[in-house]
Amino acid sequence: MARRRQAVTIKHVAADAGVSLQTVSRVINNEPNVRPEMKERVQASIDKLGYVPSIAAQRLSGSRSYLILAINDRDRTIADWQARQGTDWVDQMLLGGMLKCAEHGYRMIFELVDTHSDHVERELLGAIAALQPDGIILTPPHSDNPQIVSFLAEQKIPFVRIGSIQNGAGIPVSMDDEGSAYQATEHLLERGHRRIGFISGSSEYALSGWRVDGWRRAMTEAGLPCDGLLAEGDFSFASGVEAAGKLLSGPQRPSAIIASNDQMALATLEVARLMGLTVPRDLSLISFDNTPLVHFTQPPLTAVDQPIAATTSRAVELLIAAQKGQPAPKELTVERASIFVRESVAPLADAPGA
Amino acid sequence: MARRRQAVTIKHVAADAGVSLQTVSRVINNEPNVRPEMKERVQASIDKLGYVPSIAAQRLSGSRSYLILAINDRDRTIADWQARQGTDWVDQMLLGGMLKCAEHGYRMIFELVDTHSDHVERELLGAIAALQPDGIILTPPHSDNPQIVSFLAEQKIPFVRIGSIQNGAGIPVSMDDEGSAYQATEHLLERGHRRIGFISGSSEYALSGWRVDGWRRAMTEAGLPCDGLLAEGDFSFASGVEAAGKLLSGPQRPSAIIASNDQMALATLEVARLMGLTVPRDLSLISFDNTPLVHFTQPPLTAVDQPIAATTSRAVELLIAAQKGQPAPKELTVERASIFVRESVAPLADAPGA
DNA sequence: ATGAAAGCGCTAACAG
DNA sequence: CTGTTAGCGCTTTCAT
Repeated sequence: MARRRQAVTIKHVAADAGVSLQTVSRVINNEPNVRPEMKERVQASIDKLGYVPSIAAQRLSGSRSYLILAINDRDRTIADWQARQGTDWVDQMLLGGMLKCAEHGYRMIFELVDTHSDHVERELLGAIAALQPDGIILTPPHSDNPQIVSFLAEQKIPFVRIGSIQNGAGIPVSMDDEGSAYQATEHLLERGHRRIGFISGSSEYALSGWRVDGWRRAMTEAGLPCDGLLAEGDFSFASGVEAAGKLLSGPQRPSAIIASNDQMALATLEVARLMGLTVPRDLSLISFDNTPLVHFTQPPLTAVDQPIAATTSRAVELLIAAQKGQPAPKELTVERASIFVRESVAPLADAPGA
Repeated sequence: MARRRQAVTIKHVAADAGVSLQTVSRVINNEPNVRPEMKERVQASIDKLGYVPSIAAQRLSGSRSYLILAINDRDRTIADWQARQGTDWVDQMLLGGMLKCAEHGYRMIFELVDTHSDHVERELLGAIAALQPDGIILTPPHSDNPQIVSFLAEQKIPFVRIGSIQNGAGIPVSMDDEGSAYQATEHLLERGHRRIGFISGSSEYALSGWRVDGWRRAMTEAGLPCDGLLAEGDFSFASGVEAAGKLLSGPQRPSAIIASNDQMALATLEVARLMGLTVPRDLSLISFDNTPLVHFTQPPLTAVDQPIAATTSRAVELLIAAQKGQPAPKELTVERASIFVRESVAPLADAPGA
């Protein structure tokens, strides 16, 4: 293999501008103590020669790497990719993360890590030692994994925990799961629904619990019971079928259901259809995630939109701020979710007989 | 900012194993001239200390960076992400690319580059000089951009051009656009269709032309005329509406249409519906890309599946081989596309009156 | 088969 | 304000 070297290095620039390496370095890093005319002269040489600093060299000499590592769960991500169901979590992360990184001259590197592995730490260490990122973004279910969190804390690398509300090491950034479930429930209550079923997500994800909490709070505040209205799922279509079946075949079936993700909402739609129930006439339905498929179902689904791009963008900002030595915000950072209203919810008055 | 240093370096390992740095380096890189027992001893220290080489240091000292850069068109990619229509091109690239990279101890870095920019070269140089990747993957429409290709050739970095059939600098890897369009046309011909319309994609993409070529070849071989059966689109829904309108409102409307991507197929579906035509009874439809949405249309679309993951995986293999000094294959590398048969195609016998 | 020395491109620390 | 020196962690010579 040819030994590939940097074509233009700081040395060339220094020689061209007739200054020392250090001055060039100062200009690159926008440091003070450089006279404007000097700075201009150096910048001219940089432009002329097309010089770009090597992050390898920058990192090696103890400076920043300008790399932000975004870590996702390996199994789940690969499964989503292979299933080709249009889950666009990764795309939205890249959208929010890469653009914000680019604004600051950083780069986002996307990595997969296996949660279930007994050597998570080795995997993490591999990525960290090899890449030396300036910051790390953790996503569910990693964000609340104590093993991962404590390991990262030891490494002294700033990290954000997306989808977490726990304080502790790292900076938690929440997508307000409790609040959005509450909001979705309210949306139904306002339209006259009283028996509102809820299909929860995998208990491996802390956010699953918060969504249940939000629903329960809204129900309780409205003076309504929750008994028999909660069914457990695990985010899979199959679990959605089972959960929906349980809810819809009970003695007093709910007039509305909130599913903790789109796949389970899809399953609910299918179960309803098989039972001869028409959505939204006989059953109102709200889903979580708002992935592209909700446009194409019959009817299109009203859904809670997770602000993934905005959250990732925020995470990058927090990381870059931390890297500059600014303290993490004391308050939990929250990106509010919103409900996209489509056609799967009807007022209860429109129920059978109306 | 704290000056973060590598926790465990090659020095620590060398000291622990009681050997020279050099020997450790040889073990890491699997080089010859190390006695098995020596190798074992060093490996034991590596495992014990949890040592991982720093790519920054490796790269800086003239070795590999273990980084593969995958470059996509900025505008189009961002537009796809924002549109949230479930286009999973990026996901499939990551799926194929990241997994193959991981197999070989490489990492894939995903980058966006603006083709239309007058300083493409600066953008590319920025990424290359900063990251020093061992290989680059180009995707359409970059793959045949002479400016980009010649610039990369100068840099002496191995690169693959996905979706290209031209020889020249870099290694072309084709998804057989001509062949799959031919195949799709055949699929319809076999079912009795004679007037088969074709909606082309943006002429900015060379593959658009090849798809037209494939369709034309199949028609010609079957002794059928193509006149008035080709409509130009640009991959957008709007252009699909226009193209489908043109094809379907002519004097002799086609009994089948092939659209060069899913969005235009969706548009065709909509136009047909508005004209009172039922798919597939009155019009058969085949689309390209097979993005997730084709499952959800009414009816689900028969579609040509682009083997994006397989192609990216292959691209990574070729790059790693090139990096090892192996010559690029003399023949054009082709990953065959396949047709996913769903419900949007009917034999012509089933046409009106059947 | 192993080790020692030099240097990759850059920045931190210290001079002046 | 600017320059000099040392060294980051590793691989490449070149010895032995």
